[in-house]
Amino acid sequence: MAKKTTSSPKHRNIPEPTIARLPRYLRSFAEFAHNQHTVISSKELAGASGINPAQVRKDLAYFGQFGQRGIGYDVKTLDSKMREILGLHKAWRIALVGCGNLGMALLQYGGFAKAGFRIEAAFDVDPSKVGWELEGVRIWATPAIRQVVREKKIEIAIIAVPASQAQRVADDLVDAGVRAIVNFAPCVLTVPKSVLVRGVDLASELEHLTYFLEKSNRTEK
Amino acid sequence: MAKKTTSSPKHRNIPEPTIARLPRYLRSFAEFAHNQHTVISSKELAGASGINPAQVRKDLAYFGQFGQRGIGYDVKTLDSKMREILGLHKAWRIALVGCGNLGMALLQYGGFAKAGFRIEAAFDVDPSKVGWELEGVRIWATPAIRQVVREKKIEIAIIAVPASQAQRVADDLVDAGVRAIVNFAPCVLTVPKSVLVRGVDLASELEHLTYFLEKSNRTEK
DNA sequence: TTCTGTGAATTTATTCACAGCA
DNA sequence: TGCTGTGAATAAATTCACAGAA
Repeated sequence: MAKKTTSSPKHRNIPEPTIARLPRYLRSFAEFAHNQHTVISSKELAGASGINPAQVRKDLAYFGQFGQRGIGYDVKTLDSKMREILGLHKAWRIALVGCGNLGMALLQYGGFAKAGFRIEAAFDVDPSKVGWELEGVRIWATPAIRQVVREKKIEIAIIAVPASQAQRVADDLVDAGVRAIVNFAPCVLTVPKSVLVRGVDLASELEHLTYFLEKSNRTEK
Repeated sequence: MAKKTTSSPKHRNIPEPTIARLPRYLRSFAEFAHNQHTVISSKELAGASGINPAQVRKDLAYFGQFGQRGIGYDVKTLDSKMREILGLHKAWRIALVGCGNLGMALLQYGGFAKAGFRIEAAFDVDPSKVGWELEGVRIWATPAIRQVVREKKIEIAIIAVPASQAQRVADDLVDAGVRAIVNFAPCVLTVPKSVLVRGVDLASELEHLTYFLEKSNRTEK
């Protein structure tokens, strides 16, 4: 029986939850490497990321056979493989739209740089901010999005503007050729399905918690 | 046949993904109410939040029968019910630990206030920041966490310190009686299971996107 | 008729449990 | 022996499809 064409180690497609866990594994590798571990078992990795060991093994096995039976996984190899899988071997070109409090924080936030991401251009509607340079990043006027994003070949955009303006900004970004968006505005964006969107709603994280706190208050009574 | 004891409209417990969607519905209600809609159907709500209509109905039905067959849901009623379910009818006492770039942004971030959350106290290790007041919120020294959190009866904490310090901060918070934590540090926190933790890793959102971008680059070739 | 509420069917994800290799 | 890789079993979430109320 002929095998189906397969470009990746596993031809079936990877479950979303698995992809969402990869960055967590990556953090764990850094931690283990820092503590001079050269090898980790699925059990250790599971412990460090609060996940079932079988789940860890299955997640990793989607991408190839990285482990050694009886031994475990080589931390360095796994770290390198995982970076490759997540596409972190190249420097992605990122833009930030909205330099309010949140935008400013994201611009200065060390976590992006540490993970290897660099913001190439920032945008804001406020004329008093335009022209400034912060953390080596020039702030442009929002109407310049189409031109600048296209010129700089920006691939990923972070939206940190009020919800009322988010869709318009997204339209411009898409028009300028952006391929993915992280949206911090609390609204759903409509974009062509070739463009990827991930929404991050900070307030909803708190609401998720208050749901459980409220529930435990109720059942306690 | 005797009915099983049931405190909530539905006695089975609510799926996690359902809870995660509730805040999204809440945003939609606000939007529909703003556009003078008094009634919405599951289809409209689904369209606005990018979810299957049957899913919307099932989600809402976990909490009671809020709709009218043939008509739809009353926006105001649903909004109010949803706020009650999420525990948003009371003002939760929140603390912020870490007033670096991200912490400062969260302190000033309008989204929390808009959702009805208010930060009562902030903490930082930097002595030059201690004593300042920002957005009406006093910044305390980090070692004061135990005392201030206890005195102010803080229930929820937001951690925005470097990963290396996050666990220590979490220990202090737990010790001071905090019941839930939103953790922005890219690490897993160990806390008693009575304490709720939600991790938000901003870099991992980007990594999630680069995974798909990288993959589409590969398959395009 | 329209649209909700919900069992049943389906799809998807997690966990188990063990064969196979170092 | 110890630990991976993975089919099989289980659990969970989503979607279908339709009965029932306005």
